Amino acid sequence: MRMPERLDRKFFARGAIELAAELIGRRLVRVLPRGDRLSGVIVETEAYVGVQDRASHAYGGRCTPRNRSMYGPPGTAYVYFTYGMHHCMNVVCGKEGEPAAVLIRAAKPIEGLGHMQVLRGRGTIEPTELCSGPGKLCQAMQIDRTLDGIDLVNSSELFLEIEGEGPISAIGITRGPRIGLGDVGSWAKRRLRWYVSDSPYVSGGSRKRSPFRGGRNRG
DNA sequence: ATTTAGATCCTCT
DNA sequence: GAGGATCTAAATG
Repeated sequence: MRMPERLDRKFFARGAIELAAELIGRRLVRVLPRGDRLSGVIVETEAYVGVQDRASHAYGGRCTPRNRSMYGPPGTAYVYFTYGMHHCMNVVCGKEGEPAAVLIRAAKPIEGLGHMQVLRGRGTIEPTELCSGPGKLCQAMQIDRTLDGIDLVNSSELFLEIEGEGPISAIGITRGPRIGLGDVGSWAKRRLRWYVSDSPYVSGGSRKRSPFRGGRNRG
């Protein structure tokens, strides 16, 4: 029985646009302090391409205590706190010193669903709702700022594996504009979000409305 | 189905 | 002192 292969430094050492597409279908793994393993297949990402990106925390080359991780080597985790209650997790990419990252927005839970339910903690939650948004995903996988700046290539508490559900063909992935941005001019319109077409595990803003029964998408 | 308001606190100006 | 890479519950058509 072989260990699943992890994504290495070289995998992360490229532009955010390329990486955002490549992370779809990979497995995000979180090992809790007590050893419990939680994981999910990434189904939605957003690219924050660099200092020229007005929606990026590193726009204009800003470097602050908060976004310092974005300037680290590719494969660094950038975890920040927002809206007074939520965390968001990014994978830093490109060259060290040049801030670019991919926001992990949603995942299909694979391991530790029971534990995720407890961590999300609002009664019974559908599997499709456990990690269907950046804040939800971090809550379900207990990702917070203590993990900011860690190295996803070598960490034993948070990392990425090659195997998810196998390669997803380009035709199975939809591109669209990013979500929740402020006044960022033309950057708001650029299609820098990727998600698995028709997946019920993506965030609300990406969900395709069903022509039938007005119901939710399945499986 | 869609809209709304409120929660809530860290970060930067 | 303002606002944010969000989420939920409640209200409304």
